[in-house]
Amino acid sequence: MRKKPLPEPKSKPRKSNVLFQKRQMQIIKKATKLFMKKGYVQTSMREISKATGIDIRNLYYFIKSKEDILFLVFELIHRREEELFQQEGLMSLDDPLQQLKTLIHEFIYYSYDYADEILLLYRESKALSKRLLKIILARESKVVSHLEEILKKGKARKVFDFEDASFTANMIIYQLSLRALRRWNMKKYSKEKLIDLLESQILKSVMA
Amino acid sequence: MRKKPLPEPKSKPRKSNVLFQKRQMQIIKKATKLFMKKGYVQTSMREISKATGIDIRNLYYFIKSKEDILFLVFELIHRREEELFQQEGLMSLDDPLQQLKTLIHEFIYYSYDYADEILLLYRESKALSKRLLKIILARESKVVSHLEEILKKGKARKVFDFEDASFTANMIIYQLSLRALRRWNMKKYSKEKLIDLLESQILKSVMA
Amino acid sequence: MRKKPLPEPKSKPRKSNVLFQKRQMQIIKKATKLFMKKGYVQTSMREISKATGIDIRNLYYFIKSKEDILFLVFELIHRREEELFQQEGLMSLDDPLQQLKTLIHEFIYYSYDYADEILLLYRESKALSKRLLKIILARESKVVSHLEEILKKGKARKVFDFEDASFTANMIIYQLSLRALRRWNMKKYSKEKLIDLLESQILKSVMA
Amino acid sequence: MRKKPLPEPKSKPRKSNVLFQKRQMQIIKKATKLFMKKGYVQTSMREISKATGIDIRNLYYFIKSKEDILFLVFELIHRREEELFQQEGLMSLDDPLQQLKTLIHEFIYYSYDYADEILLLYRESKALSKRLLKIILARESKVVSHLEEILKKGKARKVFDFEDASFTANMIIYQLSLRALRRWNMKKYSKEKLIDLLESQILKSVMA
DNA sequence: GATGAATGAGCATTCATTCAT
DNA sequence: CATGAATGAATGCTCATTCAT
Repeated sequence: MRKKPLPEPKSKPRKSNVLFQKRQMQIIKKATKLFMKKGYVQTSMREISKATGIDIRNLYYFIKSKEDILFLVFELIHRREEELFQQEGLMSLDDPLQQLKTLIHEFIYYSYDYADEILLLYRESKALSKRLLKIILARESKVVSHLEEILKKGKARKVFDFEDASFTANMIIYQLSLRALRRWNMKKYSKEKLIDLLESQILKSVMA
Repeated sequence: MRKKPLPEPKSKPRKSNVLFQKRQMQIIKKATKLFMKKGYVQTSMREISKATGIDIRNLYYFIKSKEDILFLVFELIHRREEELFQQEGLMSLDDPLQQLKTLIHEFIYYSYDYADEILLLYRESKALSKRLLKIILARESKVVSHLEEILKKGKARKVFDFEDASFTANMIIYQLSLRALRRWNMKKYSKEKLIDLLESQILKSVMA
Repeated sequence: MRKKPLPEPKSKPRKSNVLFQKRQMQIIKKATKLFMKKGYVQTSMREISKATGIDIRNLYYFIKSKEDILFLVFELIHRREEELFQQEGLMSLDDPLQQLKTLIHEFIYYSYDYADEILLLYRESKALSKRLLKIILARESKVVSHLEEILKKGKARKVFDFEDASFTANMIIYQLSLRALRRWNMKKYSKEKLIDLLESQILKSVMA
Repeated sequence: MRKKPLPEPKSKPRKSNVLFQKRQMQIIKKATKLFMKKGYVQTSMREISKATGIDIRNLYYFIKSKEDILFLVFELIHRREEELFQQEGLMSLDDPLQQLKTLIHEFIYYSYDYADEILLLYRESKALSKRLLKIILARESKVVSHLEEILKKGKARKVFDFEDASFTANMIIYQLSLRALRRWNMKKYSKEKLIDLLESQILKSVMA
């Protein structure tokens, strides 16, 4: 509730980084669950303290502020999304169709397993201060532009057909979040069915 | 021979009042703006009071609770969406392609005017109690099923081609909310351009 | 919640007394029930309004204030208690033992039927302003002193034996309220059994 | 070989703290006075805060809620009452008459010192939630049954005479609260006089 | 690292009552 | 009698965060 500007972060990375980061991850994980269930604002530091078993005052030893936790949650999501592009030499593949198919496949499974986190990203990012929000949006854009490149290459080779690469890349990422954002209407589909439906929809809208 | 005239309007004599509803709408509109900017939880009744110029205690004359305001915001969305289907004899058109095109057109313009409200629907609906959330989700489903019917008819006539009507209807409604949910990346497109892009994307994914 | 001194009661006994008093009684009755269930302070004028079906603003047509209602409730109790002494020529009986027995009998039945009101008297009288509380306590003392007289006469005639008439009268009235004030432990006794127990207890402590 | 020492005092490391309990008692005592004067509901936490000198937010360090304070007040009463039975080997006395006399004596003095608290018990207990009320009533019953045992023993030995032990025990406890519940009429008696009157009254109603 | 204590700011909602029409 | 609107004053409780030991 404090309305005063945050004081400059004190440097206290005393801990040997291993343990320190382990604790941080523990906090992030528990906080993610709480944020999902109750929303970021409604989750109190006291609850995070209770869930992690770390005393609320010592919590501030590992994180700078409550907002910091949310930021770290989002960072983790993007780190994982980046990994999708990096792994299995996806970006080094030559065939754009193969690339797109692989990417969609990977992404679709990811977006299924991390629906909670994705929803969080859409639902709670406005809780961030402008400075941190900017960073998050930049990361998000970076993910989109990876996909954009693939699309452009495919269009050049007449494999894909669409008007605007950026728009299409955005739309695809967005479509992949369908389940996270419309859960209540997607419950009736099995995992396999939903993935299948999504995949064909997306491909159809891109293919030449 | 009755002694007293029927005390009929016992429960809510206010609902019928034009002025009353005007005030309510005023509250809803201002609250929507505040909810957009600060989020539902962070917007205080005091702020809504200040923004509407209605004293906070008299605010409770027109709305039951803060949650009630959010609910009314959502109700408004669905009322508008229902109107889209009802107006201009859309549902009485025979040609499903024409129907879909008209609908998309209408809906796109609507989603432009009500982008704030749509974003709120996705972002803040979890702030509702279970009871009210249920009502909102039911309304949402009703809108989707209108579209579903059109799609089914088109498929039967071999104009459209897709696997699952419900999924496709959901996806279309969802796609039409793209701008509301990903504003930051959609700012670069003009209104006309974006409408054009959306329209062709959606049609492509549905056409036989 | 108003802390300012109550303005002098405006005189508005416009109504033909019959209807006016009928309405008042209606308010008192419903209020008694609500006060019992929720306590005086926690019962709001809005609730009394709802329970009586009289609009909250018109309520003030029939009663001066919320405190006034409580006062009227208490007044009614004492009016009934006074009736006990007056009826059946009790006070004109000569034999004090007969008098006491009759009185206890009457009172015991009364205190059984009006346990709610008696409890209210003990529980909520402190909510009254000093001025009104004084009136109520005076009424209560008057009831006690009726009994006191009977006791004194009986002692003079060596039928009763006790040290202090006032104390004994007080104690008897108090004992008769046992059930009202200790309901939770008295539930196990039937009406007849409890009345019987009470009667013999009281008599035993007074008889010579 | 355990890595960490048993984290035993996990739940409430404060309860054991002497200072903590001292603060709690301070709150209870001041609150009792306020509750007496203004009633439980009308006493605000802000007033308790002011009376104790403990900031209102820190007040919640020592008590869970306002209701908790009332509960603790009641708990204190029963703790004291239990002590009456335990102390001076009262329960180990053989002679029931001696036991009763001692008990009445002790109890009367106690009820003098704790008149405020006793009145609160009768007047405000309905402010408790069902859960807490149940606990309080159970404690009260326990106290009564101690007395009941003494009475039964005395009856078996033909020292006492009465119909129902439970009823009589209840009545005695109730009679001992006379002064607390009817203060306004008891003011005229000195402490010694009142104790004397009460003692003989109660004994008379129990003796064979 | 645990712990006791503090602090500035705020929250949604209710209250009894009055007034003018 | 009904009704729309106002008003002054609270209410219990929580928040994130810091500090000193």
